[in-house]
Amino acid sequence: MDGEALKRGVRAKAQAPVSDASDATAKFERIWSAIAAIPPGGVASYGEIARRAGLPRRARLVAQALRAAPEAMCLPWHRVLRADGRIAFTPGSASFRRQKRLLEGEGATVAKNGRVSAAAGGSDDLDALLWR
DNA sequence: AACATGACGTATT
DNA sequence: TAATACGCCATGT
Repeated sequence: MDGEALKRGVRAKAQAPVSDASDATAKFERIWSAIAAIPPGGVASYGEIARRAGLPRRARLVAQALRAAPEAMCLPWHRVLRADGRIAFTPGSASFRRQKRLLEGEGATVAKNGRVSAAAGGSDDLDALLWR
């Protein structure tokens, strides 16, 4: 291949959309995996999930992945909270109440203002600590 | 192509 | 602790 062809190739690559549909799906799958890894009774922030998925500073993408997640996947979406430890939904909304109920069902404590504490007692692993 | 939106995060006051 | 402002990133208009 001559230099011109090489240049064209590089340019074409640079102009090509970096994220086509399959790439987006790949990102979502990494995010979904990270969420699935949250142990019962534990919680994690959007930012943490993003980092764990290898996508630092993409907390908002995590939110999108959650919306797009099929119900059949049965992800522990309720264990994902905002960085301040509160439920991301509008307080009082149907989704908010659903999430609160799921968390309490796992032993987590949900304060009136929406602040969540992971279930006490759980495992002693250092890994688990990262999630609490 | 500019602008608005969102299940977000961090720094500042 | 709370309110505000600004940054960030993908999407939809």
